[in-house]
Amino acid sequence: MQPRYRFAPSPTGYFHVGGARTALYNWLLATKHGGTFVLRIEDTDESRNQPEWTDGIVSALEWLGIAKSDPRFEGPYFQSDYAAQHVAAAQFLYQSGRAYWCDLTSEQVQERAKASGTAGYDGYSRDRGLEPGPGRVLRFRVPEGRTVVRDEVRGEVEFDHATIEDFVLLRGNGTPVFLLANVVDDVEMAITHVVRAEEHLPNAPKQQMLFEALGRDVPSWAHVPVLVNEQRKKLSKRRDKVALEQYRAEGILPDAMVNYLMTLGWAPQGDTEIVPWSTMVEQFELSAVNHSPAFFDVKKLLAFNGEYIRMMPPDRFVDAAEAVLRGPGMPWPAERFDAGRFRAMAPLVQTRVQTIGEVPAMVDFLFLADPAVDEADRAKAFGAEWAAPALGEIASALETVAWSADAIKAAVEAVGEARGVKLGKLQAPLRVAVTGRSVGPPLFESLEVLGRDEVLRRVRAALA
RNA sequence: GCCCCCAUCGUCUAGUGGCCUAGGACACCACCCUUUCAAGGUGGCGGCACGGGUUCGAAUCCCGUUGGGGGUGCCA
Repeated sequence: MQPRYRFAPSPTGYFHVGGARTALYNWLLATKHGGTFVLRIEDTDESRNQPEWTDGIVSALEWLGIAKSDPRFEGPYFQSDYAAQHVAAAQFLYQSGRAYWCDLTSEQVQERAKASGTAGYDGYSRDRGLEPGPGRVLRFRVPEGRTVVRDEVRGEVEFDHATIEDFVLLRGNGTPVFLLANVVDDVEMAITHVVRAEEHLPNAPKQQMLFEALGRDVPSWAHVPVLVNEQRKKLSKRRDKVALEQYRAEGILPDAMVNYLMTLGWAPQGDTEIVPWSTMVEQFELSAVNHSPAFFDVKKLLAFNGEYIRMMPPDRFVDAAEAVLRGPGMPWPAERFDAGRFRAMAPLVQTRVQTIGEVPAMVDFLFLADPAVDEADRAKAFGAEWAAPALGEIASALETVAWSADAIKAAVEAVGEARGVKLGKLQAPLRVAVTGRSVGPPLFESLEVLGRDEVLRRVRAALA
């Protein structure tokens, strides 16, 4: 039988990086084992559900390389479309004696628990033989005994039923809760492998009991560790940067994100963690996944991204960068962007950025009529007594020098030699005068690209 | 409180009883290269939480302690 994996996010308006990792695991496994990846949108909580959220999920998955058009991809299905099946399953459970109705409100349950000093529901209505009625919830009758969850990453995990209360299946308004809906959907969609985050581990025994009570095969379980922040807490939207879309907007490359996410809890063989997807598919297995939470380290993500940027063929880098440089939000008017200038500088920029988003700031002086000058940089560059006079001499030399990076460099060096100033220091005033900053891509190439007239204009303006 | 999971450098990990003087990556530091900054190269700093066992031999197996985390909803 072909394995069927599933990714079942609830729509939230952004795509969580933890969800991305879970999706990747499922996609990789489906690929590796010739199976199917089923996308199911768990939209049964009306309070957090907007139709457009689903588009966001699909496009985030596509960005990660999980394409809806791929034959291995199935869905999206919507949990809300299966409401009838959920209720039918609940009816079956009730009729077969595996579930019963209860008229206690959640407040009353809490009061009873408090009064008796115990936690959770105490089985108050187990044997009261209540009929269905308005406001009544259907609860699962947890049998005595124990459940062993066979987990592909953790091994066998045992739960004593005495610690599991009779949980709710149908709410007072008749709608199914996650525990039931999730299981019924997995049955409907013939899911064979459930790979999800560790926070679901406590749900596994309950759901396993449900599969069994429904007379269905229990899927293979795998609960992967959660992603945490520097405080070692589960990544949360409030405190942490968790939206995949945000990383995407900042210029993180999908391959880098995928590669980095895959190294959280797992590592490819050998001395490098930067490996192509095909290698990951080949080597990855759930039994090799770590059991402890992993810190989502943005710094390392950026390092990976830098690696991927440097690995890009130059043309692709140019394309990716141009998409940003031509886009909205640039500090120069669109018509001032000069593709030829950028293309000439691109290889020198490629080794100097960690994200595509850093490109504009690095080449802005090429397109700005008058680059803003960093005062601190200017003060430092022109602090020495020789600075202004030397720059004047450089300006004179640049008027006649052959206009190539090498020739410009030689001319500047000549000024330095005459004054006994090393090139490293000498270039500072020139750089600040032309680019506004003391750091940036190699200077002489920058000057060549900018052109003699503009360079001289800026240098004279700085000297004035 | 109760249930469950987990524990190797600061971080992500390799390691499945001898190959470990514990390897790599990110970060950090130094040096080299160098027109700034990067990139690249070389080197360095730094870890098996603790205590008991088991064994000829434990990072690796067992127990306990401590410390983290997750769950504990008529959310998913």
